[in-house]
Amino acid sequence: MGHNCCSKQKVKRGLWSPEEDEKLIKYITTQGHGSWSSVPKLAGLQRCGKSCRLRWINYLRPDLKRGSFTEREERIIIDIHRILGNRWAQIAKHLPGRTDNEVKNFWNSCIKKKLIAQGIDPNTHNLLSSTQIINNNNYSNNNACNTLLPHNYSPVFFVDSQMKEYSSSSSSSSSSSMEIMKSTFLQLPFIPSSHETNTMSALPTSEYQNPNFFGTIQENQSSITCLPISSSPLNPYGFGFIDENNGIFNGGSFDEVLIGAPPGKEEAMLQPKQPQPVLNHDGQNMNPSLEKSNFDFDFLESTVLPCGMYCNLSPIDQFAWD
DNA sequence: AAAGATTCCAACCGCAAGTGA
DNA sequence: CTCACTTGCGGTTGGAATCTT
Repeated sequence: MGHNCCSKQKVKRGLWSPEEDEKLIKYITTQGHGSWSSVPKLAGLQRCGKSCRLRWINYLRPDLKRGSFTEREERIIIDIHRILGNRWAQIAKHLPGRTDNEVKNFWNSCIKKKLIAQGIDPNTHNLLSSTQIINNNNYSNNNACNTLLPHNYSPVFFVDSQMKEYSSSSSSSSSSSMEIMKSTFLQLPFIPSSHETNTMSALPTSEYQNPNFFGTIQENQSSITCLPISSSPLNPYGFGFIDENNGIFNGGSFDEVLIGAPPGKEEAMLQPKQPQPVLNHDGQNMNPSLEKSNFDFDFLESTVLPCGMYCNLSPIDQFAWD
């Protein structure tokens, strides 16, 4: 059965030849694609418009980044996947020069296996039970993961107004600043923007390396209970949000997040000054010269956090912003 | 060296949402 | 509102490339 878009013409299928690529590149770079359905005819190609579009977007576009994914890209994919599930197009938007197809292929051929090898369910990002590890064909059932969760799990980390004190004076020795410095260093996994109204919680970057990630993290003599909260039906126990008005879990999916206080209240957005730390699998800073306390943040109103940036988040017991 | 098994990814398919007549 | 058409997305797959026996 042929495609709806090209059932009349005789169209070529399968791999593209260099000559076809050349024709498509020449046409789009000079004329733009306009309506994709008219591209093959105008470009002199025996293809359907859909095929032309796909070839251009996934392979011929000049702004594509080729080559292997970096570790940083891999980490970003995992972090965002934890939130969004298989929303490849959304994930790819956070990786300049990468396509949804490329991300999806990388996930299916590489990341998935890595996570399973680490005993992590690639669908839920929870730990697999021993039964699931032995027979991981069964792990896609979310109910099967319930047993992995603590009974009384609750939200964990939020950026709160104290961040301002911490950031505006890295040498501050005030008690609130010290308090925050004890908290775990976390990575923000995605690019937030302005329209979401939820606050954010976060889990350590090293979560998928850390078998105790549902437990307690020890750091600087302080311990922080680190528990997952709901983000989406696809990812019920992953990284996620709390609704700041009524405190319920946001069970829906989302693409973006606002860091800071709820709308109408003081809004502290932050951007890091260089350099950023590089954390190893255990969450330790790979560059010992970059102590956490030396990190300096500029707080700017309504700025966008760069993808994958690090910031120090303060654990708070409840989301009372006043 | 050769055959069989496995991996990987470019491209396909069907569906849903958007758009405009 | 319906209908036709386009665009974009995620799941799936064919077969080339690579690995294993």
